[in-house]
Amino acid sequence: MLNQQGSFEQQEMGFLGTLIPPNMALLPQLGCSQSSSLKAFFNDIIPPTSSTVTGGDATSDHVNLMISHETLFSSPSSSSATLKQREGGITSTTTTTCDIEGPHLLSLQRSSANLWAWGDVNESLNNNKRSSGGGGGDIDHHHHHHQHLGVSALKMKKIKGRRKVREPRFCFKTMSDVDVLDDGYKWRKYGQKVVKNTQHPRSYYRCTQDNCRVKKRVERLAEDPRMVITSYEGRHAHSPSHDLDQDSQPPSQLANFFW
DNA sequence: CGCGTTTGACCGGCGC
DNA sequence: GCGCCGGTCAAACGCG
Repeated sequence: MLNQQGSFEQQEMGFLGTLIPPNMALLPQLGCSQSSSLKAFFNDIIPPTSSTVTGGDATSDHVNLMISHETLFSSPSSSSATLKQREGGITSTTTTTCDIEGPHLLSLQRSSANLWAWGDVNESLNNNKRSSGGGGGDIDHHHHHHQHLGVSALKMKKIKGRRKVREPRFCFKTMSDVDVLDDGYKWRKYGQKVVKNTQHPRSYYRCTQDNCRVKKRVERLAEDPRMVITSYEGRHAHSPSHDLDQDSQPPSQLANFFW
């Protein structure tokens, strides 16, 4: 709703904070195998900020949203959701608990840093935690190892004479047997790479829609192959083409913010 | 044939 | 500058 970047950031933070807990009922399906609810989940979570970031300048029009799923199988009857927000030097943490059956999504994080590799995410979180001191240290990303990547893709945007634009990115971690979760969009695989010090390859996907350059990558976490890291870059310039079953609600434009 | 995947080549950034 | 490494290209291939 707000066009100014500073205000936009603030607005979004508040939104996430209040929205997560009610939606936790959707989360169990997120981690288990085929989750067609993935899209619905994000439709609810994504801030209704409509346009906002259009053509905004390089640094601030990109957002990371990270969802970790580590305690998926840990607590069967109740779980706590931790929302940790970070902006600049400020870190705020919100923890909520609720009761549902089945596995849960535990933490959802959003960062303004340029992160989309999971290793970078953890690294940044640690750095930030270290500098800002206190705060709830309840999210223990036990292992973070160094991976200096994720920045490279940005820089090649400026060639072709185009303005350097940072596409919005976010990634999340799920416990899943299936590598590629169904998010409602059609993807075409355009590459696969073995990453150093990992046994599982990383796959690169692009949205099949014309004039839509959204990319997606999927990989398994080296430390725990049960985990799948899904990363998105860019915003879709269209609605999900997968199916036209808009029984519940048409995905408003807010969905385009991330997808 | 149309469309998606596979897979090695290629490219650009970065560290040494 | 060279070699490593991650991201992308594209020709070959597979499948309906």
